Amino acid sequence: MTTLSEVARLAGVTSATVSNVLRQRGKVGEQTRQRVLEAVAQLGYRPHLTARALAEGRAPTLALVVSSIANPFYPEFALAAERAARERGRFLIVCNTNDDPDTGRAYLDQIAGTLSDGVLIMNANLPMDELKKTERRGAPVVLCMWEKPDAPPELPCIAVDFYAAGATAAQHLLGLGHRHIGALVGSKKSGIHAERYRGFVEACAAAGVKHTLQSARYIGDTVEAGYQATIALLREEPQLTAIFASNDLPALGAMNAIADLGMNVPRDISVIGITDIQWARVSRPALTTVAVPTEEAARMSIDLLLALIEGRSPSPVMRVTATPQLVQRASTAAPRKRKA
Amino acid sequence: MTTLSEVARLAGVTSATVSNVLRQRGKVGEQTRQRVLEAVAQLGYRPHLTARALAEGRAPTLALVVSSIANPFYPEFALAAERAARERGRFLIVCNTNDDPDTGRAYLDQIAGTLSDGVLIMNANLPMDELKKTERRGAPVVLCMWEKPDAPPELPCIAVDFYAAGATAAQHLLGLGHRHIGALVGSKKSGIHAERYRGFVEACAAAGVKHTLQSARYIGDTVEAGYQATIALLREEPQLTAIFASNDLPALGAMNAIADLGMNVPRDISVIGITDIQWARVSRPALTTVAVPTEEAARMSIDLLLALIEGRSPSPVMRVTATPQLVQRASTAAPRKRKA
DNA sequence: ATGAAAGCGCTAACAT
DNA sequence: ATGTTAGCGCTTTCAT
Repeated sequence: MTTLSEVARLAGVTSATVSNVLRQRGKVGEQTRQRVLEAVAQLGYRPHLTARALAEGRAPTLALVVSSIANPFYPEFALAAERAARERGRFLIVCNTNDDPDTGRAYLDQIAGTLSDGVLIMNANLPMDELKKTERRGAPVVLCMWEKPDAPPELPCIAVDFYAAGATAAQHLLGLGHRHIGALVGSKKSGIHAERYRGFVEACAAAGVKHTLQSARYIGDTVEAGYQATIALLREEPQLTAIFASNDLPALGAMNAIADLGMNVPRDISVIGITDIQWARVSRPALTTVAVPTEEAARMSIDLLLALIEGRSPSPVMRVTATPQLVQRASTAAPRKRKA
Repeated sequence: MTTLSEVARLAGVTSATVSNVLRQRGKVGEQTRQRVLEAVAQLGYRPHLTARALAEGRAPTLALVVSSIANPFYPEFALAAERAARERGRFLIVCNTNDDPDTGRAYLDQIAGTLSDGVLIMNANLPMDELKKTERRGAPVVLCMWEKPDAPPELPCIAVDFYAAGATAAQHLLGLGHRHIGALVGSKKSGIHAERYRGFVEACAAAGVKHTLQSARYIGDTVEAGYQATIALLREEPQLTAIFASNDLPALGAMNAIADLGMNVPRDISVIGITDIQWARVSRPALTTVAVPTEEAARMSIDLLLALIEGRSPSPVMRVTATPQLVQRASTAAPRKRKA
């Protein structure tokens, strides 16, 4: 490992000068500058990022805490965040908690402020006070995907209007002529998908279509749960002509269930999801969904975190991404006339 | 930020003692130990990982260089590697190159040895000498998924017997009675999927079935490429009853193409892939594929890298994972009798 | 058993 | 324009 002083010695200057040359700071004579640059090249010198971080009092890394690998959306987001971080000159440490709060806590305790300058939180199933504690200790925290723009948390966040997403999904189905729509809510009643469902319900009501809780199922956010719930739902509510899922995964499960029931999507039943994960493009039929601006959310999260770190932003701020947009594919169509 | 010396002051000792207590090193009297522990708790002290890394001369992080986000296998592997790293007490920095060698080079130059103790390479499209250079500078490098167990590279690697994977896929199809099998090779002729194809071809030959290049297509490793190639292939070679794809993505594309051609998988055409990405379980029909031991490969990669870092292993070593195993799902079946 | 002190590789005043 | 010096927070001999 070549160090600064080795370069300095070779160039016949002191390490401070080398540092100045490398960081284009302070005044350095053109001649010495050249000599230093040569020495750097000759020795293949590369700054020791850890040492620099310690001296500067700031780390070159950011951390992203994600809850799980099971949902393919998280990796998609993680890679997007990594790219955004890199564009801002930072490295990204990925912290996968597998939905275990203890693991998340351990991560926060270990790296926030000691290895990473700040932390991105992606639905990590961590209690608010844990996060606020981290922030109080000096490491800014950003919630990457807050679901309620009208109820900001006490922490900086990037919000996505999921209420609108749910409403958009409902309007699409309603516009197609559906009047009996089942709902798959991929979380507990008070969980993070609640807003989406609320948007859906209220859009139905606004169109004069009453959606009853009977046609809704609170389930896990997985393909399998969507599958099972759909089987049960269609048995109990055979008049349904469409299914709204609060997320793409259960939507995909619904499509499989419908196929296995011997029916056709979208001819017999339409299906719509929310998010637009990569799978949505590949499924057959391709899934109609309301796309969340993933890239934008990742970029905004990184930018907000950096602003916080650099003291360019007050702490509890909320920034809202573009509104989720309908992506019409092949899983939705007008309901077909059914015999009563 | 509480520092060691603050804790020391509160406990009425020196920072060396605190350090000893925390790292269970050296001799410390039980009484002072207690006092130190109390001070640590009271102040909420957490070791500054960056400072520790500098002092110890070893970083708590490992880096993973991945080529792309487009293939969902990479994120799956990345999260698996992260988990394995964490189990070994290390943090994982993800470096996504988007398949750009320059980006990869930049990553290596910046963090190898200066922020991360070692580097994992996942098909990062980087030239060997670049990697060897990194290694020479003192940062161990491990190739996470080497395709040829019988031709070890000059770098430490975890090998997966993809030749066997190709052969297994072929044998499955052959066993079902297929005699006319098309092949989708998701890389250039000399690319990383070449071994898989070789395994496939030789297994066919061993069974007395000759597979000609006419029924093969070298394509990109994507769903779309698999789709297009399948359309073309089936038009030119209508006698085909099965399609072998060197990867799940093209296999999925093939299934979609066959469906769009008005045929049924597996009744009219069988499809098999390699890898067993998550999508394979969700597609309809569910994809029969030859599963690569992803978790194991990730774990072995991390372990090998750590062994290298700690000097517990000679440098050019190859470790081979368990052999890929057939996962039979619904996309393969016996060929149906066709009229000549 | 505990303390003093040097140093990891770098940055950033402050001198000269 | 360049050098000197004092850290950053921690670990680790080496004394005591």
